[in-house]
Amino acid sequence: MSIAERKLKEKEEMRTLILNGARKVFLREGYESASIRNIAEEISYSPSSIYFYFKEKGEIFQELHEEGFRLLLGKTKVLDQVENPFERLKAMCGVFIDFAIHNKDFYNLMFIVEPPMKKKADDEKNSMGHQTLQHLISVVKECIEAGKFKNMDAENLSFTILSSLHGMSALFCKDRTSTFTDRSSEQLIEDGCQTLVTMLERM
Amino acid sequence: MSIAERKLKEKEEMRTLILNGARKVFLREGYESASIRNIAEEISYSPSSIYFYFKEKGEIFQELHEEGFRLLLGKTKVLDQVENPFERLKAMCGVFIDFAIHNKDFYNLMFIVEPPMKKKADDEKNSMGHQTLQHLISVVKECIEAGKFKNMDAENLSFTILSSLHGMSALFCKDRTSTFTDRSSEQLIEDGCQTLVTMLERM
DNA sequence: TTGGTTTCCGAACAGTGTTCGGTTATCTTT
DNA sequence: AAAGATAACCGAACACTGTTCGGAAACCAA
Repeated sequence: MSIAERKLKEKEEMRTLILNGARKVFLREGYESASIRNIAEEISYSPSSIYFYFKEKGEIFQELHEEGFRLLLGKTKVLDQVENPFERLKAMCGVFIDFAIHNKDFYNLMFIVEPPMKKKADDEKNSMGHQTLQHLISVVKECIEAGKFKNMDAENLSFTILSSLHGMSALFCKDRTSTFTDRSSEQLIEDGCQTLVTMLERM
Repeated sequence: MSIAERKLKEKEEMRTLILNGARKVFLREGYESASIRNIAEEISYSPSSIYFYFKEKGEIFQELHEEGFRLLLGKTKVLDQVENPFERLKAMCGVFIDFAIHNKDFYNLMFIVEPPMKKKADDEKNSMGHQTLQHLISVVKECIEAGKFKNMDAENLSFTILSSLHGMSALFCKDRTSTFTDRSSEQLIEDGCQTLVTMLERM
């Protein structure tokens, strides 16, 4: 099975070659503006060759989508060492905002852009996005068990927290923060995150 | 000047005719998928005729963008009657979420889609979006003057509140709420809004 | 009626995602 | 090693997009 294995490996290598080129173009141009022809040129292959390895543009997108979530999940998983759940939660908020600030383009791809994904509800449950969320909910639950957030529903609170973080990040990524003040976008969003944390502390 | 006036009026009528067709197509298909040719067909004109009244696709978008904000601003302005500023703020949160739920497509156009707007910072200050925001900030300021939200910066808090509302609405509009629970999206977002209000009350 | 604008349309340009037929190159079997 | 089968790749094409341009109508002033 050595030959078949090598073949499979080569096919996998070609896929990652395409994905590397695609990542460059996607993050540079955004989802809509990035074209298959651009990606093909980036890796010096013909456009139609890409279709030998990916069914459609959306499939390439999905892979990068997952990659982004793996990146984020990795950064939040580090915080598992923090034993106080509320401290961990606060740190996670910071990590999330930091991720959005420093990976603007990835954030766009992960949370804002919506390509025509065919198989939606199917593997939604197993996706990285779902895992990330579940991780947040579990931390909030820990907080509640530790006596924090009295009389509040864990899922509701998780949704509200994540929404808040996402809202700030989304406004940041789309440069919609200029209407606020003369502060820099980075400053504004970090102050916003701090305000959210303050609110959570007072609960 | 009667003839020139009539001419001007006719031109204006043609613009609104286009805008009406465009609204239909934009809200049905979304910004990217809506094409000039579709809009042209909707109103039985040739695609190039549209370019006689609008410089580009983005300009048509901008008009609808403004229209959406006028709609939202109208709904929040009604609440000026509520004299208690904190009650007014809470009601505004509800109105905002309700607007997002019942005007999903408009919300998309107003807050999420970003077309290639050429003249950005220019009239940003005068736009409806800016007005809506200023309205929110002023209400928060009133709350602070009335003794609520001690030791908090009005702009920071406004940004955080709006971000939270926007985050929920954005997730709702992009159907990203399914990963949460088995509740309906509407239920989830309304519970989320209620949670936010509870948090504000406890401040 | 003539001449000049204003309004409109058809055709075209350059770009997009995607498909298809054919051409290489590689591997399997004889 | 030769012949056939399969895999990998590419060029051309299809149907679509936003936008531009030249010319044809329609309208209006003289």
